[in-house]
Amino acid sequence: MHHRLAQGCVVPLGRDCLTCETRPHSICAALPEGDLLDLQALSTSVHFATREMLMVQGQPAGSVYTITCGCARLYTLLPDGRRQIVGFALPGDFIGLSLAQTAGFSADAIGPVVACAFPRAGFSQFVDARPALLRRLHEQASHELSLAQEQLMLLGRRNAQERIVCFLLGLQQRFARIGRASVTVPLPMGRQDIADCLGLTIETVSRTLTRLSRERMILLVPDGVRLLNAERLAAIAAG
Amino acid sequence: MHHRLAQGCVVPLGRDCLTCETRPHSICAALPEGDLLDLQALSTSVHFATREMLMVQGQPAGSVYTITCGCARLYTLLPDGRRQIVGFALPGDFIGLSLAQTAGFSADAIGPVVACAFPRAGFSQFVDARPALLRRLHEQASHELSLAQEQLMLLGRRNAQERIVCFLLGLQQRFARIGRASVTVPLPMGRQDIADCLGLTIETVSRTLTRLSRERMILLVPDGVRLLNAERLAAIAAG
DNA sequence: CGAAGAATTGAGTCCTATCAAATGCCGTGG
DNA sequence: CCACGGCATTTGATAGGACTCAATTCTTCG
Repeated sequence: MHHRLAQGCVVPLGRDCLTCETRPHSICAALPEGDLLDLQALSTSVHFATREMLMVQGQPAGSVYTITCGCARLYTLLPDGRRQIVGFALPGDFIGLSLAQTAGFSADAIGPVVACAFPRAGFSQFVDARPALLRRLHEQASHELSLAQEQLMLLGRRNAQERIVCFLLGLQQRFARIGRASVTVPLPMGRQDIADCLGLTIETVSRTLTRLSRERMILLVPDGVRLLNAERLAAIAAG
Repeated sequence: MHHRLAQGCVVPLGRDCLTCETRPHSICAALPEGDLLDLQALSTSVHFATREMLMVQGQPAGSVYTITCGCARLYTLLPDGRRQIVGFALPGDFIGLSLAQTAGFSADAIGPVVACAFPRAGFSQFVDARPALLRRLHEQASHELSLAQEQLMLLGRRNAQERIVCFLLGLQQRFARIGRASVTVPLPMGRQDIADCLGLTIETVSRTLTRLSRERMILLVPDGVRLLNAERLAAIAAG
């Protein structure tokens, strides 16, 4: 376990909230133009290298982030090393919704990540002065809560095949919502990450994917999956 | 599956937010006295009989609730009948944090329940005019989110014994926070409910409880458990 | 007291984990 | 260019924990 505890490298080049491509998918969509510029003044653009930590469970969170590019994994660890990935953050996703001082989970970069960073304290104050943004944060948190509850059903009551299929369809939907709709779903994370997200082992993930592949429901492609039989997949996910 | 779809029976007797015993543990604690009275004007006290539904997954939620007395179970169902309990609501707990029009889960009363009901629309407006309350709701939602993430770890990475022990210790803590601290933890829910919360079967729950009992870590009492060996239990829960 | 539901206990099976090995992938350097 | 090393992934064989099915015991309550 080797944290690179760096804070990423600040890259303040040509950022402009007004023309930001991820804005419509982010919490910033809740802000009028004027406030947007105020928020921009608070923000810095940061790059994270692969495996670099965005935040560490239990430690004070200096910043909150909106992911701009790449994919981060959010996870919790047990003292004995067991890991549960509680989510993957894609472009547009906000990390640090709770605004709590100490982070409830760890987060690191799966590959190179670019994010919009806000100092937590300053952002919190900013929010307090803008109920509309707070409302948006709350809606976002509520949405995450409902996703987490779906995940509880997945982990508590679904078998390996269902978990994998739900995972793939869920990812597809998320990519669709940020304008990357496709039958080919990118899998920026490794098999072990998928396993730790779905409460399985890497072997079971691999076997299940190859079985789905043999049965012509999916096609495994480099760093992704093509969904071949949407109907059957949806039927499996429905339960 | 027989919903009693009734809305509970309204009992407007002698309610008074100012002297409300659950107020310090509820979201109402965020309100100054004046607002509290305004909120009281919105609220009605309702009783729910055992098994009566507070809300139904996917249906418009007419009201949001603060539980005053008793225990409700929140759950989601799969079309084939598999059930996952996503939480138990104890006195002071708020149901409907998301303020969304349609409920993300179903909720029903485990035993007789008394709740403070607010019409959803009116409550939502009320909140919009009071950022401090919104902030409280958001903190509450963030807290629930972090609990849900702990539960993900529990369901994804812990074995049956650990799940049971975490469940018992978690319940104990919750009772403690509402002024009912004790080594004897009430279990208002049945074994099947515990199973559906922990992603186990009723048989596994029963067997695990009796094993813990045989090993003198707990003592099974009617409608509850006495925690005998807090140290060993904590060690198991820590992982 | 007796019936109905809840909980416990028992026996056997299955799904997923575990342990182990082989294969594939990719960047590096000879 | 190709061989090599390291890592990720796949595949195989076996074991184990929780599930399933079934029966018994315990509670509750009319």
